[in-house]
Amino acid sequence: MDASHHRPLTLTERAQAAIYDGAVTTGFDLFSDRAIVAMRVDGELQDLAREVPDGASAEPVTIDSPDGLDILRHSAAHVLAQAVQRINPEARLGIGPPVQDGFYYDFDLPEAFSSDDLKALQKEMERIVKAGQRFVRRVVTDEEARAELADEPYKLELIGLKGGAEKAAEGASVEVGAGELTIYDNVDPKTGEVAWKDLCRGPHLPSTRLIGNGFALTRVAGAYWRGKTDLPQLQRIYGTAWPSKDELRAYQQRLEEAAKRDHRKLGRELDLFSFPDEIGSGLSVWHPRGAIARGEMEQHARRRHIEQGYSYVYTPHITKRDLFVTSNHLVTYGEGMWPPIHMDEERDDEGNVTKQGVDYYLKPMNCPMHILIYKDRSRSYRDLPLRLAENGTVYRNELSGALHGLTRVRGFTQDDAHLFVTPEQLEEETTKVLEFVLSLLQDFGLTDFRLELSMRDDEKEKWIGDEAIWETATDALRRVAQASGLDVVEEPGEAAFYGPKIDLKVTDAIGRSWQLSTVQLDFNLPERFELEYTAADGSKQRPIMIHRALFGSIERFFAILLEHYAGAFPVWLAPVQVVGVPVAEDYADYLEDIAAQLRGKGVRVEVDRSDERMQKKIRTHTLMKVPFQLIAGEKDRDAGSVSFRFRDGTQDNGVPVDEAIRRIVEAIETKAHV
RNA sequence: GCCGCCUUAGCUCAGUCGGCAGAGCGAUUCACUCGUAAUGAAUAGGUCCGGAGUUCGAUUCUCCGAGGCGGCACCA
Repeated sequence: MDASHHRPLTLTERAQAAIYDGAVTTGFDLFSDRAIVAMRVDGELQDLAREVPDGASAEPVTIDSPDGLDILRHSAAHVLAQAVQRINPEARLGIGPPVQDGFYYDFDLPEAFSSDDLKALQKEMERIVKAGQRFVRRVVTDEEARAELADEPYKLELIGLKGGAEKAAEGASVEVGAGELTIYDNVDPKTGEVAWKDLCRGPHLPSTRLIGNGFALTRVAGAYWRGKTDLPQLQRIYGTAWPSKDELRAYQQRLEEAAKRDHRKLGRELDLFSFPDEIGSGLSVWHPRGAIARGEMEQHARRRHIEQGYSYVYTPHITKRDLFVTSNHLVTYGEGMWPPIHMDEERDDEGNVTKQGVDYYLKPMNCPMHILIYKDRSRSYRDLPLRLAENGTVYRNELSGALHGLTRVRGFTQDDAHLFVTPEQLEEETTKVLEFVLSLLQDFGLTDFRLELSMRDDEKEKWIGDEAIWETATDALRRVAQASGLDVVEEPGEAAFYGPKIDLKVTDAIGRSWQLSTVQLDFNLPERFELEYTAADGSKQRPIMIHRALFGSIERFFAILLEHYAGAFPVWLAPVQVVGVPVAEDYADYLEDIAAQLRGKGVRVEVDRSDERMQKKIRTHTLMKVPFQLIAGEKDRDAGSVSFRFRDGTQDNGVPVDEAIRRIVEAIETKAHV
């Protein structure tokens, strides 16, 4: 339904809208459409059962609007909690807010929920939904709430935090708002009995019936109470809820589509990379087919960087401790670094140290190494901007639970660059970096971008450096971001400790958002390493550093592209670009001849001489997402032609060989996606 | 790291209420030589994740560990 049909009503129009002249007017009197589940009264979301004061403006909230969906999902969370407490009366309640596409509710109970429990809970929820319970709001004092919720220790804690609920935990504000405390009673419409109640700010649906058939419980997980690792872990049940069964089904299909594109699955199916247990968690090996695609990515990016005035450098994977003391990484990120390798220590027979050893660390960042290249000789303003780039492999000791395919690993390669600029060059250079980032990402077929400007935290401990410098830098970044014409979101408190940054987010083919590139200003490391350049007037000046990565992690970028294309890469990136499929063995040599010509033009081509029928070969190479299959039999050989079959099943038969070669080469050169 | 679930052939998965294990795909071989998504047959392939315990006997039960998955927390 279309919410725009419902213009805001004001109660001066009560005569037309209200049914009971002179009586109290509620949202139910104003809005009869069943798709309207709540209202905004003078901007505040409220239940339809609430009284609308004279002169107030009341806008309808439909179930399919963003607010309406949140209300639906939050009400579904209440139904879940009621179902849990019906089956397990000893379960204690945490919080249960709506989230993207669904809801969750946290419970404390001794035994873990099983997948069978989820089925039983879903059944119980269906019963509650069918009963058509009403959600009835009731204002209570703190004392009344404490008395009623004496058995719910987590709720009592939230009452104590009232007003500070936003800070108590993400989602906690749905339970207790800043104003008065309220409890929602779930009332059976037939008997008028209160079936269940929960501390809640609301609003809620008029009836559980509206949750209809569009909900499902999805999974169970552990979650720290109030998100804090030192507090107990509760059991969180996730669910999804939609206004209709069709929308639920569409959501489930989106999940299925995402699962099909999962880079871990495609990586195995397409023989691109793997994570051998023998090597260790979060450490990938690249098989020939994956290495070809990755290599094409790297080579293309490298060419473009050189065109843009970047100089490639190489640095080691390991370094003495002092470097990361100077850079402060050991202090700030020490926990995420791999433990040191202790070198060169010598001891006598009693075990006394006779020669002091040195600790070496795997590098978690390339920047200190690039700084040392800068520092190796004195620099002039004429050298700047100096742009040092490296595909530098770094190692971070990620917690085991954080690891995820290629997107969160313990060893990865940054397409890292550090730009050393004068303060006057900062804004122009940053602009160039941002334009370069966008242009290069577009080469890979990404088009939908958004920027986030991360600014420093209000708390002084979270950042270092001079406040005025932060201001200047942040203002410069803001101007650059706005000049790009992209959507810019400002994120206070999200900056790195050493400077503000612009992050670039990209939306993929199925609408998911990924963070890719980052451009970070750094006034701190030049200070710590005492970097200098000689200005035109002969004075010594301090350069500013710009850290930037386009892909962030090459491995992760590869994974994102793999999912974006669902494994069907553009021709230039495809591990195998052409496969020749002879109709019968006799025609293989004819195809080999064409393949040799293609190979001569740099095309990655194979001829399938396996002992299979051509139909099977076509199926195999289609599943392997090869962009061009060239088929030839008696007809094509006689005519000096070849027949194309594309990944989508379409075909183009009897194409003269020269033209076929021309078309393939052109598709590679233009980075076409066929 | 924490909570929960999982780990059987190269891959996807059955199975054994405790008696030394199976399918499909893939691989190999043979036959077939075929015009746009699976030709047929045969063969090979297993420390049932690792270790310890219980037991006459453990892939199965218990404990410990490793790895994976879903979340939480973390993410320079």
